[in-house]
Amino acid sequence: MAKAAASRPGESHTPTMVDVALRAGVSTMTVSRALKEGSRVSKATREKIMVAVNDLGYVLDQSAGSLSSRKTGFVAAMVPSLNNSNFADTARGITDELESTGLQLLLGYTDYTVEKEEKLIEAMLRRRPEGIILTGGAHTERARRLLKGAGIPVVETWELPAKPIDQVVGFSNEEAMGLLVKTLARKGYRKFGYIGGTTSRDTRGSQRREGFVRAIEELGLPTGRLVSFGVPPISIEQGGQAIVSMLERWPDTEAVLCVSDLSAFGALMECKRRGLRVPQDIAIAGFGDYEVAAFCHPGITTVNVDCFGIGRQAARRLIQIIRGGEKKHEQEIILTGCRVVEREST
Amino acid sequence: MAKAAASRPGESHTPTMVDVALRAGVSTMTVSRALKEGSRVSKATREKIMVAVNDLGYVLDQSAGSLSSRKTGFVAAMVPSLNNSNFADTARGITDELESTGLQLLLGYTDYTVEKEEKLIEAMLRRRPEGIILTGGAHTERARRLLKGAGIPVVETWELPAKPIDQVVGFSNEEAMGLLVKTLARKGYRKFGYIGGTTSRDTRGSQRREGFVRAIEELGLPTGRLVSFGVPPISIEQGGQAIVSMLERWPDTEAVLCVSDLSAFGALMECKRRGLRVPQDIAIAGFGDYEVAAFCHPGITTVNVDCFGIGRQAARRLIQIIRGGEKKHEQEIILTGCRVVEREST
DNA sequence: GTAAGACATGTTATCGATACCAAATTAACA
DNA sequence: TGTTAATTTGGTATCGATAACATGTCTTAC
Repeated sequence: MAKAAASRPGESHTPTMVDVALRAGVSTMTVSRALKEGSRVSKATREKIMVAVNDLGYVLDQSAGSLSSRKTGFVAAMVPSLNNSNFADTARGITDELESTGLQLLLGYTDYTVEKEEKLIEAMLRRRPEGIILTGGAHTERARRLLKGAGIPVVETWELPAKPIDQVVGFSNEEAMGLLVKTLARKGYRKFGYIGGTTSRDTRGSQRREGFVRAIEELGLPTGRLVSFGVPPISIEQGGQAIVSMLERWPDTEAVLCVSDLSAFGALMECKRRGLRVPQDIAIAGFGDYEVAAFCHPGITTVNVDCFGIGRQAARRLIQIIRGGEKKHEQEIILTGCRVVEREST
Repeated sequence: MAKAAASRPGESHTPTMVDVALRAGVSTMTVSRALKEGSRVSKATREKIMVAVNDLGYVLDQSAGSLSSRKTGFVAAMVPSLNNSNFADTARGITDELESTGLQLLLGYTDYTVEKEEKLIEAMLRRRPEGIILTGGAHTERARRLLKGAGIPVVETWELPAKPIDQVVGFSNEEAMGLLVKTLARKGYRKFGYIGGTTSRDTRGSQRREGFVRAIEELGLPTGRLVSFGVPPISIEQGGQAIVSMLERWPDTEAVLCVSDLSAFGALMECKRRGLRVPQDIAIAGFGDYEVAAFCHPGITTVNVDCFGIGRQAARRLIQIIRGGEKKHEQEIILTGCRVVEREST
């Protein structure tokens, strides 16, 4: 009690719980309880404490709190890029779902590399998150070890990894792209081209490409019309460049599918610039259902992915495990929907 | 020493520094030093410790560390929306700049409302960030109080607030839009229309609108052609709707300026859909220099803003103050550049 | 009227690291 | 070789909160 961190006059120090307790004439424990909802503190006491809190401008120090309660209230999430509205939507889904729970998001971006992801994971684990959400299933060996060792639930999203670490919330990029091929084949297109890299940096992109190749083979259509471009992030510009080389090498291509709406849009605009009519001269489709695909002219046929839902569900599953206190939780694989959206570009 | 949190066999607990110290045969203090670069520990000892760290899969607990060092290593930043590539670029600028310093970003989005911003600020302050970056100069009274009380440097970005809290990194949205008007007026356009809301939620948008109105008046051009749309976030779709009502009410409008490239793009596509030629029948310009503006057809004239640079400089200024240990730092107002980019749409 | 339970509050001992200072070891130099 | 300076290491207290347990007060029921 002699402790009394009470401010020596003149010295401005950020108030602690002791200051509040002193001012309200109660113990710090009571202050702690008053500030945590769901604890029983008498109405009168709580009011007294709140007055003191406001007078002092006290703000709870969660770093300290989480040390003793052994709960940090953090959830970590990693996306390849912030600057991609698909992943931004996922991040938003996560935040929205966490908000009500009082959990806070530690967001990082990996720049599409597993090396940066590994570093990020390590940095985040130092903050002792209660759960972690990753994009995709490609990680370094060390990252896997770190995650296992952390003893917290892990959710991989946006894909269906062959060897999941723990929880999964995603869909098959391969199947989704296959579905798009089949939808367009049904409309009569036969000579399909594909635009999108093979780089290991964008595993979802590679999976889509595989899905394309497989579907083409299954349907017995002409194969081999593949154009790839540089490293992620996928840009509109790359799409424009890629369609040029596609048309140079295979001028009779009837329909071009792109790894992303962004490249599809770039391709579309380049076609317009060259006076090609879409879809009469060439059909174009994308992936991801970005806003630009819906409102450009002509609208771009694409695959809609429930980006926001992926975030929500990933967070929800984490919360279940964290708050449910399942000691040894079961692995669960949650499939999120995706569907072809046909527009004027095909 | 009897403390020895050393694991009872069979029980798996996340290892602490004590475990590492025991295993390496040194004190925790030495382990602490070995893990912090720039501390003097003999090469042999450090190696011994690193072996122990790897064997145990130990990861430093920064929550605990920051409690005793009174440095959390956090910087908080708030943007209106994650799903906007301008702000995403700013966030990236911040992260990139922080990375080398070992500071970690706590990122939140306010959904363009000061109320949500206030809540977020409070939540973030509980984590005791060492500095905080905000978008814009509009905040609730309580938010201002909280920030003052926190005793940490604050940077407001993307605007030049009339009453800055502390540091500022931004530009005049009003002037920037005025510049755009003047550039187009010089090309001969006379009947200007403006698309963009007046809502208090998007203060930058309102400032741009004011800049438009003022410039039109200064030039003695026909006034009053203003169309606003719903609440932020600004979308492509809104732009398409807005141009429709613009053309209905003022069919002879020669050039339409939009609060953002997104609405400009929506407007442009709607014009194409209706068979209007841009810029012959109507000219369109935007703001922000999004990728879509550069690569759509026709390219959209716009104002380029150094989004990434805003983030970098805001973070850099914070680091200066935090690491420099300036007790009472001076206010500094850093102007970031912006410039008109003329393309085919005007 | 009293025992038993419900509720409100206080006490004490941590949580896992680092600051600060003291002790021990090694290197440096006359 | 002896003495001082430089470098490495260790011990202890503490950061600011909360868990767990103890205590005290007030109901309620018989």
